[in-house]
Amino acid sequence: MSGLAREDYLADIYRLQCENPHDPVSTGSVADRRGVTAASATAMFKRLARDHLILYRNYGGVSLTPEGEDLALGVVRRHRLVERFLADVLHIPWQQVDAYADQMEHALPDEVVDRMEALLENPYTCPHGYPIPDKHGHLSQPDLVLLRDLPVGEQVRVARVNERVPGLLRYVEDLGLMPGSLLEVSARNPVDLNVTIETGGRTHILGLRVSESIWVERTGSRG
Amino acid sequence: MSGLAREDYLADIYRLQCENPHDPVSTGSVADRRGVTAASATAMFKRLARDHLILYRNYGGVSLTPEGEDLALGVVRRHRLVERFLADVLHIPWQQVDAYADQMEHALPDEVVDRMEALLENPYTCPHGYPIPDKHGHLSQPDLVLLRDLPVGEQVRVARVNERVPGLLRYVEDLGLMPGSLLEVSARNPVDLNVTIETGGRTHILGLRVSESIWVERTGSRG
DNA sequence: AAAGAGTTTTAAGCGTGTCTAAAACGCTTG
DNA sequence: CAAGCGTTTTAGACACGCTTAAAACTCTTT
Repeated sequence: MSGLAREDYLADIYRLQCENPHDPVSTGSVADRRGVTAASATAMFKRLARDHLILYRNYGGVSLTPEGEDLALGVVRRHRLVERFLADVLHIPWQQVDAYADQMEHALPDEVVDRMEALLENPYTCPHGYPIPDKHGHLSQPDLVLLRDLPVGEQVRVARVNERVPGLLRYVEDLGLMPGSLLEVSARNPVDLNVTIETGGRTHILGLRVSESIWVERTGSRG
Repeated sequence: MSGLAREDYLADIYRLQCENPHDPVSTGSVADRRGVTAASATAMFKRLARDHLILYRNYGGVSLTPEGEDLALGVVRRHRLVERFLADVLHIPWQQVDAYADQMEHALPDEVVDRMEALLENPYTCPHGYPIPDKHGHLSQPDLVLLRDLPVGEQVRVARVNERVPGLLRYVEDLGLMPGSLLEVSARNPVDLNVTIETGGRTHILGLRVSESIWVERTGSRG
């Protein structure tokens, strides 16, 4: 009845859709993300399509139906609220909260999630800066820019750090670049695509893998 | 690999064993508690026995092996800590925390449970008064007496309320008999087995179903 | 000791979720 | 355009966990 893994699939399809809004979501990408074989993903797609939660055409990838997206948003909401909770209330390091939230998100009664939200005073984002959908599935999408694309000389605030790049969270924490931190790009290297930033009185040189995994919010002030 | 329902069965076997330490635990009692058919319980017993978590003889009931008891105690620990957490931190009414904890207890990583325990400052009991096993499975068993068996005239403290008697928690709360409350038995009716108690300046008459579901702790003082 | 009642186990089946191995497909390349 | 490669789907299998219905067992009662 409940369908434990179904929601995981839906949430992962949702996230993949967000990362790449143009293409449909491929069987392989979902299988990779979930750590299962493509055959397993295909089997699940058939069940989800049968229940009208996704659109699925053979060899053609999948997309969420409105109903499926509702469910997916609910999972994402629980996931990100739990992350906030783990970080803010239980003081668990932000490198670990994603994995723990994955484990916990299905078992939480709605009332528990709602109470957590109230206790946290209705946070807008998870600890990594991703927005938390509200009860109705609405989420605010602020205007963010990839650090990779930021022009030199503008002071900005770190808004979001990709939580799924291995080792990045630890690195970002060491550099003092957690969401909320202020920084300014002082130089860009057009050959190797490194960017040089100033933050908290220190200078760092970031490679492309880092600068394309951090989103910033313009503050309107120049450094 | 993980085995979701297995732990539920083990914990229920453990609880039934505690309630009735002499007899082995019957198939039917486990099936009833879990809300499944006896056939399902039998099937699970075979799997648990195969994995050396219980001892099982056809038509002869089951008992936990040391290994199975370890696992069961871990589940009970998680369950009761989560109950405390839901009640004390999220302020969820104590009538509901048992059901919610049932739903949550399997999905919680050990570190999350440990942090909850620290946040709660290592509580001894769940909100209903049942002891919380420590990390190594040890639990303190204080000297408790059923209210049913308490002599007249002794002042005692409520220690434990059976959380699985329908409606009892609500009733006990209305009467002000939550764990920690002081009371004294002022009269016993030997015919209908009612007991009359004084608590918080009020008098109540409790039937057998209530008095055999509340444990008290002697305080050594007379009322 | 045989009968009957209640409990427990077996038997057969279903849905979920996973796997491996083989077949089908689709896209790029010679 | 055909070959080949990577992706996707099918086919067959398995473990878990549940069901119903029928058979087996145990225990009590006459």
